[in-house]
Amino acid sequence: MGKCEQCIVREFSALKTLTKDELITMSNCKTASTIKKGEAIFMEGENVNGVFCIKAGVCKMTKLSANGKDQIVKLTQKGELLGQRSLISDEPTNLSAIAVEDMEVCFIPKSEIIGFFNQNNAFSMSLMKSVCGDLKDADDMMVSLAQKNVKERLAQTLLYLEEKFGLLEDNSLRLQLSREEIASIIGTATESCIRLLSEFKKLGLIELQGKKITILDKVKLKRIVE
Amino acid sequence: MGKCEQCIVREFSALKTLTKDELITMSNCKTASTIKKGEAIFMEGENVNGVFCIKAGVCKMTKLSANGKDQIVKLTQKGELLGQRSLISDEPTNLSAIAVEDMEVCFIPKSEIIGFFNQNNAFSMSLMKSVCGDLKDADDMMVSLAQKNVKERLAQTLLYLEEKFGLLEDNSLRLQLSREEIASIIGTATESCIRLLSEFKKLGLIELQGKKITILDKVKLKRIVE
DNA sequence: ACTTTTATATGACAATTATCATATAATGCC
DNA sequence: GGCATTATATGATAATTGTCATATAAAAGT
Repeated sequence: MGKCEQCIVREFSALKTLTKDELITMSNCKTASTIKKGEAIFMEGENVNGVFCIKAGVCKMTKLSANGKDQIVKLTQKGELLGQRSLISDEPTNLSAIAVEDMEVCFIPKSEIIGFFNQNNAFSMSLMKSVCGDLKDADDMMVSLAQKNVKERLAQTLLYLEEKFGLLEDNSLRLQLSREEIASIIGTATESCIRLLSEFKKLGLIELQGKKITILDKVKLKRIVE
Repeated sequence: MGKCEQCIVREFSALKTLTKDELITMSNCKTASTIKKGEAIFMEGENVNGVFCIKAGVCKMTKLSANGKDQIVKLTQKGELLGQRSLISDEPTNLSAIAVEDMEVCFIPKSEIIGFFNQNNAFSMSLMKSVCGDLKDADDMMVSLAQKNVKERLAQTLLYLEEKFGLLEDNSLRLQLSREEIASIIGTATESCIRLLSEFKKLGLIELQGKKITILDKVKLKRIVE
């Protein structure tokens, strides 16, 4: 099994502040696993009892609404940790984590993380900063959902997907989501999402080929977002 | 000036985990002040350089949207701390804090809080739990904004205002907000908010007298929220 | 390869929500 | 107390968005 000391992925999360000794301890208690696209890492309401460190792949953090639809609250990728909030709050998780690509993750038990939190100030501060970053993103998202219309939010989301996940060699968005998933980020009906994508295509802002989306005019998209 | 050791308000925040000595230290460096209704404690983009502990009154945490409207992201009251997130992230604050009632607050400098964070594990854990609670609330809010319609969100907000801030002797909501402020919580136009309040009144769900709102039928309101 | 299922696309229409106009009530100010 | 300003209320209308129906394309299973 891979060793945490040699895993570059940890550099992207609070785990970067762990000492060599702590990394070795962690290596000995972690569990690596593979998650296929569409499978859940954990479901809303479960007790997670640790955190997952994403080594590869992307997952969606969703929450079930009263109307039966899932809302995507966050997309998480390589290097990020899952389940920090519920671990700290000592509660069942409030979100489901579902792979949108094949993933490799490592599970680190709660006792370990709490130990690091109490003995390593750099780690606790770094973990805290990560949660604070999530909170800031959530604030921004709330304002968008409350004040922007669907067209503006779609344009914003396309730009966000490019910024966070980058492009393939053919310049299309690297992360390929279904229309339903895109709709579930911006909080609209799938049909409305499809319709607006078609409109953006007609306006020459994007190109569509199956799940592939290519941004053609970033400037105009930004102008739509305002 | 009042002493933190004797201030009951601290029992409602992470400050409850401070030792007697730490409280005395804090007492000596804090600054108390009074904020009139409508005044800002701090504005989005400012460097706050500490946290505010609310001794009395309620404030709204708002964020300016691109369309020029303010979105209320959170209502904060007695016992809660303001500015924790930006202090930890070491960034200018992303929200404005504006009094919706006359307030009394105490300012505690950043250096003090960071000191407690590093020397007192119970405090750092408690502060972390508080931010995690905010994040969970933000997730819930996002799902509501994305998946519920305005009527459902208004019903939910009225029930929330009763739950968090309670009632006056005459059974009306203790926290009196303007129609514009309520609209700015649920993310809609002021006119739409007013219209739906009138509708709720016609349906016998609430009673309106100026800014006073009295919930008459909690069961039906809950049914609207789903 | 063919069938079944699911995803994407689009039309038609209904429901929701925003905007603008205007009226009235409430509040603050000299 | 009277005037100015602001908040609340409601109508009329337009814009946005959701829902249902249906068609086609793509993917998955046998």
